[in-house]
Amino acid sequence: MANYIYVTKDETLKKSIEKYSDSEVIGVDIETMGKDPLCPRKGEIRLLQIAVEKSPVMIVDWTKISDEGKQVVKEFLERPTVKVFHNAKFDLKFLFNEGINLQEYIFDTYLAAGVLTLGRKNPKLSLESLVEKHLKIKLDKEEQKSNWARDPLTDEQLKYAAIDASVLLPLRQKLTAELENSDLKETAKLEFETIPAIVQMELNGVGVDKEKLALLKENLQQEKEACLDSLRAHFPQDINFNSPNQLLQALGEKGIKITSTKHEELSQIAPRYEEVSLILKHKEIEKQLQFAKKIPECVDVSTSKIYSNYFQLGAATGRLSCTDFNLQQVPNRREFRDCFVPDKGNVLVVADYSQMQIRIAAEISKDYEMIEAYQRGDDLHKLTASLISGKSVDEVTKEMRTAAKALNFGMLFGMGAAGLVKYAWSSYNVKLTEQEASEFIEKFFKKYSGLKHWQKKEGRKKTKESRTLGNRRRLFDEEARYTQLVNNPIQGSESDILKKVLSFLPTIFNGTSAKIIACVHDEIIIECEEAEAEKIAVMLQVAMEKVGEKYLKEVPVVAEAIITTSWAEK
DNA sequence: TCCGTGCTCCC
DNA sequence: CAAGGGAGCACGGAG
Repeated sequence: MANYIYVTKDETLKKSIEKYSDSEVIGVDIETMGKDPLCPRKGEIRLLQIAVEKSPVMIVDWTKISDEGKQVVKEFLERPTVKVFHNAKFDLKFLFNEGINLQEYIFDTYLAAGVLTLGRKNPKLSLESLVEKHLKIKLDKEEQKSNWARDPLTDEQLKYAAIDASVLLPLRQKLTAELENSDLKETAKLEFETIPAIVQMELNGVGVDKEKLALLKENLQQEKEACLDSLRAHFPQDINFNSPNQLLQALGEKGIKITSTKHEELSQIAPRYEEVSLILKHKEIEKQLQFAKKIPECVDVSTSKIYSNYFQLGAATGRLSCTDFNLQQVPNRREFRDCFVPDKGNVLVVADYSQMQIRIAAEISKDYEMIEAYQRGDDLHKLTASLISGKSVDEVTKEMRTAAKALNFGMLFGMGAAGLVKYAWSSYNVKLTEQEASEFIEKFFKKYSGLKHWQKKEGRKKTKESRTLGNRRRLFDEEARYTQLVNNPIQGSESDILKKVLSFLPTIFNGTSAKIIACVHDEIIIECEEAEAEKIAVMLQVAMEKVGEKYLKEVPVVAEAIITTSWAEK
């Protein structure tokens, strides 16, 4: 189907590549081999395929050409022509390890299709599915699993490699047209421009202090044993405390009737039953122990770093998700965060936005009171606390502020009174009656009536899609729920802003020691040389605020950056 | 071995 | 009227 030329010699490479140099758009793909062909630290490139219009695909055998030949390819790829990949992140990581650093002019068919289908249950974003859907071509992916280290490669392998690259250009055309139709070109562009930052982040990894972690695990294991000893006095039978079923039954036999063993429910009756307190303690330790065991398993022994995997469109709202290891769910306790550290001589710059979601809600809803409050530089949590208590801002206690915080965030999700009671208790240890919650909500919306009106207007829409400030679209399989319509523009806009910041960082930090190492929704973590930290902290904070203000016209944006020797703030 | 359920960690 | 978005563990039943 697709013609190709198989290049194994420098001379052929130089001659052939000239013919491809007029093209303004090229399709690029690689095949990898080695210990772990999917991991850029353990695998290596075997083939690099380049596809252009109306010419055979050029297949470069990376193991056969010299460093000089690779230099020719590097110069060719680093020219300002559009490079079309499918899941560019993968290829860019391998290419970066070969000294080829592609930062611009990237089109990713995987992300483009993802942007078009964001929110859908089964988006089917594999090259195979996309090619079948958009080009009506059936790809045979059998060779993908073949041995790419063999020599010589078979004709089938070369043909497979050629076809994979050859479909990229026509696929891009179809996807571009769809992006245009759906008014999603800007969103797709943002996604493409975010790739280099994600590539850097994944390649850099996050340092882990294994000794500290081992100590933490040791302590937790001892605590668990002690806890189990106490529990056995209450439960002589052989019971697995990790089994909700067994737990429910054992408690039932003691006359403790509950419908679920979740923390929320157990904590209600814990003051009355010592065994319930112990079960809660056990749950807490067990959860932490899970992390303390899991983290070291994910650390690369040769570098003492964790290399996580980020999905740019992991969440329906546009947020990143993170796996293997999921850095976005590390317990927010000093003992754990202290285990994430920079290399010797380096420090971390940890930056996050201040109350970004509420600011976005204020901007989108045009709520007068909120906008005014932020423009004055007020503490919105305190302000809300004063509002619901009827006291002046100066009289607001820490506890009142915490309760107001729950209210402020809860209202962004479109919570009702019952929801707020649960949320305030489980997240902030604030005990409310449903009556109190109702009154708070009423007072809240009386004050912030602009937000209320926006929520009613937005949430009542009978629609299957929702857009963000960056015009990102989220699709719903069914008609969207009120709470989703109220929340998606806020969470989604926040992710637009974060991605915009990420997209600038490789350029901004070019020539400095700064390395992006992690990103947790409204937080960016940079590792850099200690001597540069002050400068980099300012650069990052300014970038975050500047970008934020491009999206938020009326509400000021505040970002904070601190310099620290571990993820736990000092 | 796979997968749904229940639960808990994060923002 | 209205709890948003994730990942991942252990369990326990199905295959």
